[in-house]
Amino acid sequence: MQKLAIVWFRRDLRLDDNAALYHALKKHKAVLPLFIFDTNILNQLEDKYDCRVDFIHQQISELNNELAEQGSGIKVYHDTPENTFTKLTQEFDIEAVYTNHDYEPYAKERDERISKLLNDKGIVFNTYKDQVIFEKDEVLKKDGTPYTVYTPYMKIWREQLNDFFLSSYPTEKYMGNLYPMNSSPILSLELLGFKKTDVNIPSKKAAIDVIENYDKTRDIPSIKGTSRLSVHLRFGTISIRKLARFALQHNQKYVNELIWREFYMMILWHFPHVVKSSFKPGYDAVKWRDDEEQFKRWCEGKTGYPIVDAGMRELNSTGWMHNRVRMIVASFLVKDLLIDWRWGEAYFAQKLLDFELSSNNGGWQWAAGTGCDAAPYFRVFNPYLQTKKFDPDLKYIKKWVPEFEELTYPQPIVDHAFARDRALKAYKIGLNKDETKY
DNA sequence: TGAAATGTTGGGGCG
DNA sequence: ACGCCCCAACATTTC
Repeated sequence: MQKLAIVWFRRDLRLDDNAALYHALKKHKAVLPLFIFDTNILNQLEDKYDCRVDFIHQQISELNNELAEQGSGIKVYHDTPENTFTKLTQEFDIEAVYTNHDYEPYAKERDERISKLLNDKGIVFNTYKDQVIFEKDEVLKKDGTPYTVYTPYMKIWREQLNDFFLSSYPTEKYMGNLYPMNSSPILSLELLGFKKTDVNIPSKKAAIDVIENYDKTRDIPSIKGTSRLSVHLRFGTISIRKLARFALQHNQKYVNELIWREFYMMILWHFPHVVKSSFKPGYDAVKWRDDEEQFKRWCEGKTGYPIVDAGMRELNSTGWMHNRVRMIVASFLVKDLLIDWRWGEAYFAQKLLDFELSSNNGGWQWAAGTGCDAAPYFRVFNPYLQTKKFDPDLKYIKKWVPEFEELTYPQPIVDHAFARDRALKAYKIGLNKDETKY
């Protein structure tokens, strides 16, 4: 049997500056790239038009083409990771498996299982940090415990930063060690049980110009003032080290956003309970109204609040929403409609191309006031003031809700002043801060 | 990475 | 010229 090492791609879908790929290529003479369309995950997806699956499929196909230029390719499976590795160990004499760290609860557990499966067969499972500059336990308080407040975390993150953490892995030097394969197309999307979507993949080149002015343009949803690199960071189609180097030279506000990303990943690792419940336990006592009809109207962008509806419609038709508007619609769902933040989180998870568990959860808990270092519960966005500040000429609203001034446009689903008052009361009661009881 | 309520200040109208 | 009131503009506090 052919001796080889495997590089298992997951959310690092690039050849350039890839830690696991670099270490494998440097040490082994025959390195086989692998991707698994994990049926544990795919079988849970009900909609067969899934922009994320489409995106991943396109990127794997692209990787396969790039590898073909090196006389190799990527081996693609549609199965569980367990079955895949069992089959691979029967087909090849595997010396080692290389992969990059993945910090989500499912991934953590999956990698433990695969590590054990491989170790039982005498195969080493080597894993590396790749998708962050500092991972889960590299930025800690002096007493060794994780930060739960962003600002001190950010300061230490910056203090600890040096060229060592920012330098790229020169994979291109060792491409000769790829396992030789005849080029062939990867499994089709249809064979995976999915359909082609009109997924819009943001340009990485366009981000370069945006980042330079990010601090000035980021809050205006009618212009392309944000980098739109989130999906590339999510699936590793861009290197965080290269991006951080660029950002550090051009825009500190943008660097802070990259640090927020790592902050939330670190939080998810250390406090996995946030997936199911509030970071601050007390907030689970807030009594949500959970009106299904109103939730549906929020989802569809029919609340009668133009800025909220514009955001939801942008999300529904493009799989993306401007960050400022994400905060506005989140505040509206949680505070004005008093609907459980998890409902909104789940809806975003289903719709966003750039969906990232840690950031999505962190963002929603922030908006709901339930998270670590979150907005205080009494901070309620006023949709009209937000519009005045960030979409004064209504350009964004007109793009997504052109009928907003017509009779066909719905009346506001709830009066904001009334809703604000109701939210403050509900939070107070939930948090036992109701002074009327004395 | 709020907004509303409340407090303070100071210019101008006016008796 | 003076005091009084009004109220915008800004600051602070509160939710």
